[in-house]
Amino acid sequence: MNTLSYGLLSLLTKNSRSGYELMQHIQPFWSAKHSQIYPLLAQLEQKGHVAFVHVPQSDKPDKKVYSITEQGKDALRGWIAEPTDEPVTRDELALKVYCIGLVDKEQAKKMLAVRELYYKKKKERFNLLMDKIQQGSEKPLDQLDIGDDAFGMYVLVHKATMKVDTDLYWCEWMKEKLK
Amino acid sequence: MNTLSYGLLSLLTKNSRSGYELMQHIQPFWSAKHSQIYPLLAQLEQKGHVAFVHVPQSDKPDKKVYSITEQGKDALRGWIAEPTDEPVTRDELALKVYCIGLVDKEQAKKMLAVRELYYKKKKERFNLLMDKIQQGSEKPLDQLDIGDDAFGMYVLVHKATMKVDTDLYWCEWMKEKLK
DNA sequence: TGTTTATATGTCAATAATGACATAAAGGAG
DNA sequence: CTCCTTTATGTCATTATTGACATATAAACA
Repeated sequence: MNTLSYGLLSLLTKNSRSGYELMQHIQPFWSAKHSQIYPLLAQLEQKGHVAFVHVPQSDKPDKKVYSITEQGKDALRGWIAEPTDEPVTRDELALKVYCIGLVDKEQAKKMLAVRELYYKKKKERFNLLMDKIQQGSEKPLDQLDIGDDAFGMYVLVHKATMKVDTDLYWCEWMKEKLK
Repeated sequence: MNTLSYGLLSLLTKNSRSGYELMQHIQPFWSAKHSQIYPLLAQLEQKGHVAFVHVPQSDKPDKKVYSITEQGKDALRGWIAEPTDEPVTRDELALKVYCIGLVDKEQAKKMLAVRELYYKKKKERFNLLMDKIQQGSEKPLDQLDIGDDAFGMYVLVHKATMKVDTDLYWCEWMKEKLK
């Protein structure tokens, strides 16, 4: 089983979700298209790690809502115990910045402005996410501990927020450099 | 041509390098194995974007040293002008942390300690890199501008250092949370 | 003298991931 | 009533990436 399969199981420990919802919610942690997720869900179902029910909807098309099974949770615990792969980042902008001297300052500024906007939107999404986590929690977020359901999500969104702030700080610093 | 091909061309704008060296030096910005790089170099050579010479070595096996051609530089400029893909990060640890409540606090701490060590080693490598950039530059690094050869590398290593500091800060914060 | 490690280049099968194509239901805009 | 968007699920060809296999040189180490 690949990492994304375990990632889907991870999400399902908190909520039962459709493939479409899983695709949306896994994005901050692992980028994947629906064309990768649907076949994996079918595999997981065949192995007995998840089960699904058809859920009719009146306002939207019907969906298949998946839940994790006890067997799935066991698989998950086994995976967590294994050594963790190192993170992989691939950023086309970094490669472009490396040889930024090939183009003029104006083009460079424009390129970085586009990326800055991307980071700002990302930050906005994390802020909304954090609000949503707070709304679903009885405790104030900074009092959550490992036993609380929202703990994992909270600490990850906190990390993501810190990192995007760092990215934005770098963009500001770059604007000074390119002045 | 894929992004990695342009990445290889980007590196070659600064130095002529062998495939092996390219593999080592592109790691901080784009993770790739030699089995992906060698075929791409052969492609780039066929297209006339790079040229190579055989360089005999007495202390080590002989190597093929690639240089970017004018045609390759034109291709690069065209690529930089195109819209830039959004960055992709895939971090298995994030998926594990999401459902960290499945395992006990001790196992969670151990997992994060391994990652913290990884970040510390990474930071050390960036510090050494920054020293090396300074040694190769006449100006103090904070006075470099877009026209200087080392500018791109400098601003990228600066970014990477800031980000790994953020990661380490998060690790410290997590240790408090798991106390 | 044999073993391991780093350097160096390559191929190829398998896996991971994307992009294009396909279908369909429901809501909203015009 | 038609077009567009969002939700929803799926397949399939292509591309990207990895991991295994293969070979060779030279240094370091035992």
